[in-house]
Amino acid sequence: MRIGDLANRTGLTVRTLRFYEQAGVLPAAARLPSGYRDYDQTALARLRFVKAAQVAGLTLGEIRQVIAVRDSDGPPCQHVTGLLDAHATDLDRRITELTSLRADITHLRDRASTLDPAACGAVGVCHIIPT
Amino acid sequence: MRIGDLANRTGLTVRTLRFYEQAGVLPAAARLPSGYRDYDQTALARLRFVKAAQVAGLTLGEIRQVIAVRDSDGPPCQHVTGLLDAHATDLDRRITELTSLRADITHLRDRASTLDPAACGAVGVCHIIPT
DNA sequence: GTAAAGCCTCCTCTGCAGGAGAGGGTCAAG
DNA sequence: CTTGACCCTCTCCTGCAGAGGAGGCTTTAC
Repeated sequence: MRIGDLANRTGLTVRTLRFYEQAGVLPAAARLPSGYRDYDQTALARLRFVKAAQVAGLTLGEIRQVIAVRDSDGPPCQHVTGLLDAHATDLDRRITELTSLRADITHLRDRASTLDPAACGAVGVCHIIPT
Repeated sequence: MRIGDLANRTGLTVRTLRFYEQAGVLPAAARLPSGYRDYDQTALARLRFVKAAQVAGLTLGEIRQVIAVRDSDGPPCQHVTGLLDAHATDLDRRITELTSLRADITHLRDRASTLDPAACGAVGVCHIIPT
């Protein structure tokens, strides 16, 4: 299977597939005499994993690490659970931050409707944003 | 006041101040005969606004726009409320996404503790991530 | 036989907010 | 008069996940 076929079957672009190879999440394909990449079925399975791992919030760098662990130490389950836990912690922190920011914006927006634009002095640029 | 003084008073770095000038959120300072930047009090007020606007979630590009509107059309209050509303909408969407992802990770993590690493086949790289 | 589509490598660009270093001028204290 | 701290411009680098183009082969269809 050539790279265009693989792209069609996975919904990825040809460019993305070459990028994945360079990023180390897709093993270097065999080559035809012409130099064209020649993929087999394992590439499909690998790309399904990459997609699923991305949906789970893993970066390509982390996915590459998971694959490396699998290739050297066997089942990477412990590594994966560690990554999932780290992402969960990170998500909690980010959700808290964004929620707090959302509340601040609501507050500013509510207050803005009580302010008169004509009273907006130039020194602070805009009186809606309290300096 | 020279750039190092301004950095000390604002808690920003010298590099950041030069970057802000280039980014258009801090007006180009007057220069001493030596070529050194020479800031006055208005720079402090401007940087207070920039900081406050960043805390409110505005990007430097948006802050630059707000300043441009102020300089050309007068009070940028309407522009600012528009930005705040857009950010609020964007935050709502991102919070929803992250919360959903958080739930997915929790689900994967819970399921992982019921799986046996020894049963983790190589084809899908890791059976914790369902392909 | 030729034109179009597909493939190759190599390089640059995107957005965001700065950080890092090179190479050189200026100022204050001793 | 020199040393150290401060300042200048210029250019490149960071993370993330690709997108875009240039220039040149190969394969496919008519």
